[in-house]
Amino acid sequence: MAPANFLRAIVAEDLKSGKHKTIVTRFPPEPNGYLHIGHAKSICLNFGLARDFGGRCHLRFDDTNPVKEEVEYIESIKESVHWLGFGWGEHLYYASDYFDQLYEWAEYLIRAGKAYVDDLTAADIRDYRGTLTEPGKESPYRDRSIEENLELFRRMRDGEFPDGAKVLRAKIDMASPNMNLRDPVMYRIIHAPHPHAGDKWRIYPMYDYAHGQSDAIEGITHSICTLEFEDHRPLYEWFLDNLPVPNRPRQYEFARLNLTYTVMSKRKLLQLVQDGDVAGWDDPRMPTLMGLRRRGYTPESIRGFCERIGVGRSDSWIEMGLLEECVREDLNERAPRAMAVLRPLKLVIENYPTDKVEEFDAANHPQKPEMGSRKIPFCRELFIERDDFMEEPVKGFKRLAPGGEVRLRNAYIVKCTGIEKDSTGRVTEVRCTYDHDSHTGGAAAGRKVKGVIHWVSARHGVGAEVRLYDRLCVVPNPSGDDWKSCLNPASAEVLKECMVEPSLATASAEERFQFERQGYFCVDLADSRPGVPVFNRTVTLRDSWGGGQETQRS
RNA sequence: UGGGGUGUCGCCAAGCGGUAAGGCAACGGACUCUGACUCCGUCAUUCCGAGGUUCGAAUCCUCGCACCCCAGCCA
Repeated sequence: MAPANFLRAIVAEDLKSGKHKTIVTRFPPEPNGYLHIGHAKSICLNFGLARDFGGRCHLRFDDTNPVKEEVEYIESIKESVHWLGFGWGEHLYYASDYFDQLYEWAEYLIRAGKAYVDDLTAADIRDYRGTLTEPGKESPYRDRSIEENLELFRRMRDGEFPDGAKVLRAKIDMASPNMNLRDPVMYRIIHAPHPHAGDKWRIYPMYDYAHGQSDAIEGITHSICTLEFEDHRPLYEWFLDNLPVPNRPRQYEFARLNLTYTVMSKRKLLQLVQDGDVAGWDDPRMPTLMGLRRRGYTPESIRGFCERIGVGRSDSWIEMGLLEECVREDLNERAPRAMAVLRPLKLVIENYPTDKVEEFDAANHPQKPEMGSRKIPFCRELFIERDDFMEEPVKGFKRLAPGGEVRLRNAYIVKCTGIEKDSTGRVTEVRCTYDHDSHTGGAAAGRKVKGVIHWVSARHGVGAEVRLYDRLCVVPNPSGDDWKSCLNPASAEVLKECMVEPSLATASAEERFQFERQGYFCVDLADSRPGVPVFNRTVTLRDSWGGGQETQRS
């Protein structure tokens, strides 16, 4: 059960006092983009509340603006919510399914003298609205007769006017200090088909008019949204007060999630997709749920993250490092270990028989014997990580260097006896001798050497592509018009010459592994093929050794 | 300058008049055939500031200050 927060307290109290016998929440995305980690916070909150308090949570598409919404988004949203681990059962709804009722209620308000058709242009409406410090002016069309309003509104509905020609407005108070109450627009004319409602409508309701009434229709008890809608609450309540709605939902607001080193607004994410800065909404660098999934994040780790960050009302920025820590924590428990060499450097064991091949057992998890083990072939020629060898080792380097010894993980201790270089001075091969009795379980197995490195048999290894992903942005809080200049040019590095242990050849899509000493990797959902696997780096392992050049992160 | 909010450790976050939880980060140390994991220890005499009430205040009152949101026919 999630930790306590003010919303859980409110729900608990409402149940205890008998205000509600059961609670109903809802997750109301607009299908104008893919869901991101910020939505996960809302999903976990709304579905979590329903689950923990024996209520239910609806999935409702807030589809009131057909020019921005698409069927593709509707489908991706459903998939993302399911993937995250939540279900809505029979409770899948669309605000557009309430358009008839909403229309009837609009006429109801007109008849009550509380709504009118306005002919002012968008620009005029803006001018008449006044400013933050000055009251607005009433529209010259504000006092049309009920009959005229009714007729005009029906003609709007029937498509007799072009886009923008007229709007239906609630008649509230043009002098209200709350801008939302200065005769808000309820309906606008849009001659466009709707992804769910089809071509039935020429007029579409605004969010403020549709949302609360949809909540009321569905019997929502706690309508939870983000802080920027706080000013809308008086309007939300005005509609409920003035319409014959069947239920009285209550709106509560919480602080939206902000994450460092990425961008979160749908507008920016859409721009990244459209401008080709990323490969799509599910690019592993995107903070979208589909992106995180492809990156290798587990639903469990994201849920855990949402529990850890809590729910409050103060603006906050969560460190990306916390999200990363959450996947590590989950994957450390469940990801089998494997050896993979990302930047191969050949290593030849001079005193090892040329044709000999041995197989060593390697535990799939050092702390979990129940996860079993696998055989790893070993021979005279291996590949080791280029970074694990230094001709002139820096202070503190525990890996291989001329004359030094190192343990080959799950195998022998080797001693470097020499190197070979090409004409440019680049090391092309490392020569070693091995200690025959030092293999795991051998007579000298207990001998201590300061370093342990991973390796893959040159004869048995399998070629693989590995994509190293890093943070999307290079600054914690990218903002302003030049936010794109904060994009990390090294957020994706593709390595095509990697060598992985044979057992990885047939790994299936979305299988996750820890490549020992490197990080957690996930078989790419779209591009991996049997025999030619493609791995995405989810997150690196923690590295308490700076290696000389420490990257500052938070 | 109108209205609505928020201010507790680097980042989150408990606390609701009885004398500052927890997580992440950081820093020491132990362990280690992953420089991983795990483990042990350190980490707010102080709660945006200043007054006041009280035996006692992060919690109540007053006055300030800072930051966020609102002038879409977006949500």
